[in-house]
Amino acid sequence: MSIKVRKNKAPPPPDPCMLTECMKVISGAWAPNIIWWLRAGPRRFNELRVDIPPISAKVLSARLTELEQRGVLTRTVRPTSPPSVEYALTELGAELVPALESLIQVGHRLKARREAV
Amino acid sequence: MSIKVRKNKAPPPPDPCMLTECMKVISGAWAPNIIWWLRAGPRRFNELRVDIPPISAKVLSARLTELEQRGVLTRTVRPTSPPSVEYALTELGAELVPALESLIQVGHRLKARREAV
DNA sequence: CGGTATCCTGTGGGATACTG
DNA sequence: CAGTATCCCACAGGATACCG
Repeated sequence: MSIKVRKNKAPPPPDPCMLTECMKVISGAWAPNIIWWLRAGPRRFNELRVDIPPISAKVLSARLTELEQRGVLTRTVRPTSPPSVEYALTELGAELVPALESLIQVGHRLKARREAV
Repeated sequence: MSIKVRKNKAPPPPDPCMLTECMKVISGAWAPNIIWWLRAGPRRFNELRVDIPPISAKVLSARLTELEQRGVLTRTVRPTSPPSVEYALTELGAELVPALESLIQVGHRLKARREAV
């Protein structure tokens, strides 16, 4: 008798506001890129600057700081000369990578679909 | 002999700019929420307005239009009275849901970790 | 009901210059 | 090398009003 599958009241909302909260982790234009480029291992500040299209030092710095505070990555200063700073994903940060890969997969196909039309 | 795992040249960059491109699909503060609330089935405009915290009609409208153009969701006008418009995820759009779930999982744990400290 | 139009603000991000 | 400081802009998003 259930002709209407959709309940008018609401669809299962396991965690509405949490989503917004979680999305902040990869918010901004560059955060996902940073995570992406760190997925193969630690990178240094200027390496990331070169890796990632044209990201300004200011923004890269800001995003790295933010991601560090969120527990996505670690910052390690190595007392060499000249100074060297390595950024690496934490365990939890690394778990974001598969999700990003999924998004990329779908994104690719969405794009292909749009261009096919 | 490979003591250093990290290559100084670059980590595997399968698709650097594509990431940015793909992230646009879920960019903005609300796009993920919209996808999220549609994952259980079609919803109408005002239902989404109520579902999603305090999103303004303008922004909801803008995001829906954008997501429709990107092929993430469909818009269906039903000639009832009063008029009724249903939004639903496309097949590809639905594939974004698992990725969002992953992000939420990690986000939760990141948050728990921060609060534990 | 399902939007659009207008106005306004916050902030992410770019450019450039400078520092330890 | 690894940033910080300053200035400036574009645009996502909120509030309110109005429309078919």
